[in-house]
Amino acid sequence: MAQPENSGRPSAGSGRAQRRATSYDVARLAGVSQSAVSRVFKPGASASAAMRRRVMDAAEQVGYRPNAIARGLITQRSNMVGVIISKLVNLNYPEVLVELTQRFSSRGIRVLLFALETEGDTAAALDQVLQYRVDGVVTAAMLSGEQLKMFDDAGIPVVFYNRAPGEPSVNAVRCDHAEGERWLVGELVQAGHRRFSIITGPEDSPVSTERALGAMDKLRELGIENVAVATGDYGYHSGREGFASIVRQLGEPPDAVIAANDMMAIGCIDEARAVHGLNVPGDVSVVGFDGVGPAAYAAYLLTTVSQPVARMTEAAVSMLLERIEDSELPPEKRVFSGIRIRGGSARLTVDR
Amino acid sequence: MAQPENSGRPSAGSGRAQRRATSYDVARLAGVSQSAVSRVFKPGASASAAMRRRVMDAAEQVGYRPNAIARGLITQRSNMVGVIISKLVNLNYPEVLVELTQRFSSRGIRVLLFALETEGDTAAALDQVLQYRVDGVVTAAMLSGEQLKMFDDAGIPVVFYNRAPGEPSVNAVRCDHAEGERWLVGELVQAGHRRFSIITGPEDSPVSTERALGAMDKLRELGIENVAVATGDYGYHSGREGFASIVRQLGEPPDAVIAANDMMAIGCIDEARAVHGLNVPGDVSVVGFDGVGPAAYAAYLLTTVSQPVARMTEAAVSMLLERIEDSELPPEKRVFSGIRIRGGSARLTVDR
DNA sequence: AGCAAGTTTGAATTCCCATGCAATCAATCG
DNA sequence: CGATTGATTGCATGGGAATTCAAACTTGCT
Repeated sequence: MAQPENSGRPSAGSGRAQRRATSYDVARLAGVSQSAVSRVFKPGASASAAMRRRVMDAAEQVGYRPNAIARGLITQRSNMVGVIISKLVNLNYPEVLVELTQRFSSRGIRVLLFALETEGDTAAALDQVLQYRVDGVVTAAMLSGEQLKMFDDAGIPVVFYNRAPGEPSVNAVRCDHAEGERWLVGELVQAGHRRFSIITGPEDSPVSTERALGAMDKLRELGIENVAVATGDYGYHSGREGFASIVRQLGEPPDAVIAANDMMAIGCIDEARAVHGLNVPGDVSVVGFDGVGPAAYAAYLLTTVSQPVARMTEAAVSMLLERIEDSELPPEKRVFSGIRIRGGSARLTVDR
Repeated sequence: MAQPENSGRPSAGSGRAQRRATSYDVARLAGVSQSAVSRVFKPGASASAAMRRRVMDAAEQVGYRPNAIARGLITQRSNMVGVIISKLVNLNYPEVLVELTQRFSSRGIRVLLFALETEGDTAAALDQVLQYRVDGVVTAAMLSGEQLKMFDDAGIPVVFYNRAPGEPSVNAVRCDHAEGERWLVGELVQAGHRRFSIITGPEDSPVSTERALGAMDKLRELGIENVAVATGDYGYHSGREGFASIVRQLGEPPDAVIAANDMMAIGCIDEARAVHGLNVPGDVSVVGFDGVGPAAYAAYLLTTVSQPVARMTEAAVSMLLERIEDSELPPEKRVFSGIRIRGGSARLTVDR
């Protein structure tokens, strides 16, 4: 295959930005109309085999690729979806983002990523999301009613990922955090734990709130009051500090610590062992939530509830794509039960 | 502010996709030309204060936002960059992706994310990257010379992140893995370790190769031969299996294990402690690489080399943006030394 | 007041592709 | 063989914003 350095346009050697070949260039080279080129590149459009071949040859020669931007303009479909995450979400769950991206990708949809510093600064990002005319949005950050309305007005479907606002009329995929916590508490109580403590996540995290409420509810149901509470930030260190704070509050170690996520549970275990010389689960039981990688490390083997990430991301992707196809679909919430993991970080009764 | 339900276009209540307001709509409403609207939304363009106000008012009324797609078509700038990662990269280093995104974002650039299943299946993804007319690319996956040429031909600058191909004429940001390994080995040898073993990463990982070679080199320099080698996949479990395999090979535990990353080092420690009843670092020293979160957990406290992610991502972003602005800039490589962390997972001499 | 110089503004054009419509062509049938 | 049907193909248009050019308008100064 010789260098096509004769084809009018110089084939810039290196670095020099040259004009990219357009469908007109290909058409001229192939001796057909521009529409023909467009049709050849549109799957399912009518074009003869001969036509197809000529166009493809010409396209190959000049390295033609349809311009997705121009196509988006005319079709009113960018084939991009916005994915909004916060730093927190990603660190706790790096695979969520990759899974979402791969699943969208395998369906011909590209992901435009928006990473919020905090849950708060959504405004600027949303403006961008709207400017880029994404076909839909998956958000793992909270949106205000007003912001939600902006998307609604623009006809852009939104799916919340583990973040369901009050309004009933939204699409959401989430893990049943409350249910998971209730199970954890039930197991702990059944195994005889009585002095409970909780390390919550950040105050403004809806997930943390749901988990804490779920645990508290179940505790109350089982007649357990006086629960020591510490507030954390989902990070390892706040798990350690949380445990220290609880011991201070109680004047002695608790029977059980319910950490709002695995990372804090791990911090908690390290603190109990390294600083307080306690045996986990002999002296104190610790449970977490999420099922992150380190939860399964031999040093921790957390008793926890794991989020079924694969199924949840798949649900989010298909929910969103359905609603892009058919904007009339009614809102839907899909709630997944967590996977119950009876690890070694908590003393549980043996029978299931 | 009353509902503008009189403004001709019905303000679709909910769900119904309506036509988004265009610059023409705003122009008509404000009684000015479309060009005026365009200018008002372009920072630094000439427009009188009065004009500006009228246009902004009208824009607000109809919820106008410039269409980034259309803008991209005419300006030949999408203001999007492609970021290519593989599943592996992201899981080891979730913050890389978020940091890149935030840094681009703060400079008005959006990130189009491409997640490769393996390092291999780049072809399809690259096609998409080119179709979307991104202004530049950061890749944490390997590209073939041919693929690189495609970007070059298209005038799209590429920055490799921790992945530098043989060709000298590429832009790259990377951590000096070899140097880091040499330091680790040096420390271990100085502290008296003699029977060494290595757990490498996947065969096809250039980073793993560089680390392994760096370590081997230094070992040889210091007169140490007969190094037991196990091949891992960067995952926790392969760290465990790696250690088991090494013990099998040697018939006894090694003095030191050099794991190609932290995750495997952690697996290695767990295996040594839990299965072989060894004391780390008393019986065996383990070192890793990367400086991931769990490396600092009290149960491990890895001796490792931490990648300066913040500086590296910043370097990648600014290198890429510079080259988008000025395509004449010569290729550049920026190599960062890792941060040396003398943790408790290895027995080291005390003096520095 | 008169004019040069600078600033705003609008009309027209451009970016690249998809698609409705009409024209053309090939194939089928009576 | 002519007419009908169906598949291809090309023409022309449109999608939304940026930008060039020239016209209109300000401003400052003599």
